[in-house]
Amino acid sequence: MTATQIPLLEIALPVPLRRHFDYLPPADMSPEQLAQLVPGVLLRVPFGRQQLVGVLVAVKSLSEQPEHKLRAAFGVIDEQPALSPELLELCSWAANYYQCAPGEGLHTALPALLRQGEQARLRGEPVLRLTTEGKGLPEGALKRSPKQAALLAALQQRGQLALRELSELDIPGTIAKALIDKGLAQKIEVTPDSGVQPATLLREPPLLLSDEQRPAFEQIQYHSFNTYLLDGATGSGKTEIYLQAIAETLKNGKQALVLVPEIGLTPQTLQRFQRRFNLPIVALHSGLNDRERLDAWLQARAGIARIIIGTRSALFTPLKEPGIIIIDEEHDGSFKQQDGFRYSARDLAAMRAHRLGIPLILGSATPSLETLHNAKLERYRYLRLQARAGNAKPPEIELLDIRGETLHEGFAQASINAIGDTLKRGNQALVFLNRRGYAPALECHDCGWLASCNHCDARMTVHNNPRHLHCHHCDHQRALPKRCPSCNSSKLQPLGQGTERSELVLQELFPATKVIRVDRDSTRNKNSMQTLLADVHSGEPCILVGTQMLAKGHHFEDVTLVVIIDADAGLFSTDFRGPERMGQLLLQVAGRAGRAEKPGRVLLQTHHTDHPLVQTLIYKGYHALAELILQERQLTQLPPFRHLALLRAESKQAQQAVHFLQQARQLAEAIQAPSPALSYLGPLPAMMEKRGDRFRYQLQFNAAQRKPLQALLSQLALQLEAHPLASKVRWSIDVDPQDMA
DNA sequence: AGCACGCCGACT
DNA sequence: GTCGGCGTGCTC
Repeated sequence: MTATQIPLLEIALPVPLRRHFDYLPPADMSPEQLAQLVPGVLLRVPFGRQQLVGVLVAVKSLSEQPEHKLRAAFGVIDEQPALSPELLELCSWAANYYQCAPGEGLHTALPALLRQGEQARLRGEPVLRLTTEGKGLPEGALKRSPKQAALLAALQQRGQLALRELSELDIPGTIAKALIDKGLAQKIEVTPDSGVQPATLLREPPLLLSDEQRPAFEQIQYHSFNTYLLDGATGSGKTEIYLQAIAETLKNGKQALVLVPEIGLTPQTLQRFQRRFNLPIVALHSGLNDRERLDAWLQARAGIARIIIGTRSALFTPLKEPGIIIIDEEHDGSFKQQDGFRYSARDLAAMRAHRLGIPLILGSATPSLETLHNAKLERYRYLRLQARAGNAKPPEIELLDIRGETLHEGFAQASINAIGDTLKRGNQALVFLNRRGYAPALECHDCGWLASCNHCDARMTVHNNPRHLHCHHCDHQRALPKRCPSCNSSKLQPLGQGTERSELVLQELFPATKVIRVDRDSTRNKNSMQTLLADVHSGEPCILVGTQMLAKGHHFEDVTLVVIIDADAGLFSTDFRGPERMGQLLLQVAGRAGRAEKPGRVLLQTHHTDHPLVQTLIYKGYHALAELILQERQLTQLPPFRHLALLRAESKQAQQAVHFLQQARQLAEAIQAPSPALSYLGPLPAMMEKRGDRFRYQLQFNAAQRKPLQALLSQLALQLEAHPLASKVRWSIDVDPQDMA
């Protein structure tokens, strides 16, 4: 225990330890400067033998630590706090709720460069302006070099041009340099100023809302917190409502934050916003480098950027004048982080919007069951769009019973015929298959041996190009054996269908047609997705084969046929969310067909035409399916009726992980005896027990209320951190897990 | 998480 | 003889 006259600094550090660290102030700091220190300020501190950047969370005079342990911080990086009280509180709350170390929670809200100790200075934009001499030049000067004259004229007309604009206008830098060398222009850095509203907010007029869109749009209130579920099929005009709600927000002088799924931030999406608005838009996508990311962050914080579009982590973008948060495709799994700080950006968005007193719009054609449940309980306002805009009929899904049928490399004859018909009419076909590679297994025809991974409990996938066996779980690769290692037979055959195989088959069946495969392997290189899709958007007849990459974020105007090769996997998945995901994915894929004036057709190959989930989805639609699954969830005591958390542990020695979880369960039961309100299950092996040479187990917590679960987990986590086995196994807590794997 | 210390195997 | 393997322990 230490009590001091001078203030002590309580600091959160980016280490996986569930506590803060106390420091003495930097030696060179005056009492006046010290008095200025506020939470959110970043400091450089000594930590063991290393130097770290930490976030000040409090200034106090009493420490739990003995005096001799306290060291002085090296110094303040910036007196201006990097994190506002709003974000500081949001992150602390989230770290607490999702059971991650406070420092790790806070540091996810900071751009990498700030975490490394860079100052948060807004970079000015390099701009070209005329000098007095340049301004004085008469019209029609510089006759001998028309390009320079054109640039001069543009500058005289517009006052200044950003270098960025020059490249957009295809003016080479040499022309600008010529003007600078002649003393007519100069390059200066200007800090963009915020708050200047252009005369016209909109670059293009908004679309006229339909009779169905209008009442939904009019329910949104902009000056108070509310969560709205905007539920509408593909093509029902959700995006137009987003755009008009954003326009309303901008009109009020506020900023809009838009979150999209990981693969949803396509140039198409971004262009739609840029075409509409005449205000600075910032996109936080994976292509940005650290500096660009920091610039975007700073522009949002300064209020220069008025619309911020990004994936999951963009939720933590600081906003000067927050006005609305929109989450598109709210059911998408990528809003939940799957490692480290396992937060749900969708759920945290509700928290952030609530604290800010602003609206949150959750949009989806296939809302998650959690969200539907909340809408039913009237925690959310339910805005429902039924029809497709522009009178396009929603595609009907036709079931194709393949029981007993001999398939041609996975394809039913009816599917092949339908693809042929589609191509003959000059249209495009899309084949959906959620398995990359050539075939999901390699089997010996004589003895039944299957190629499995040495490091995981999994079959190895056969890849054709390049030819090898590949484990999709640990990335282990090896050569394709020539003979069966078990019986030495040479009759080894690939089993099942992957995208590579389908691509080859289709190319053989339709040699005159372009077959385009889109999956993680074919889009590995930067821009390869754009290149591949350019062909599709040209409108030429072609066949698209792909995994769920195809289903998300892309629109294919000329696709009139969708064939779903294997819908059965989701039906019998071990994960209780399997059927929900299957429904969402099938509808999303189906939604790729039949846009605008071209009617679409969707064929679903299945062995289970009578399965109640399939029947419900096809003949009664997603909402009936959701209702059915919800009833089941209520009976089986699963979310959204109960709250789950997982304590996972993995280790090279199986018993160590199991033992750790057994001890954890004992500790947990000592804190909170099992009861119907809070029950324990496990330790149980994970769905794939061995993965990457580690044995994985989990302990499940199932609670009626969030509060007691959270209280238990907080206490348990602290005890586990001190447990001797904790350093021998890899363990983590997942609150509201998305995948039970 | 890093980072150092520490105690055992195959290499110049 | 040493370079380096990763077990263990600690960080205000």
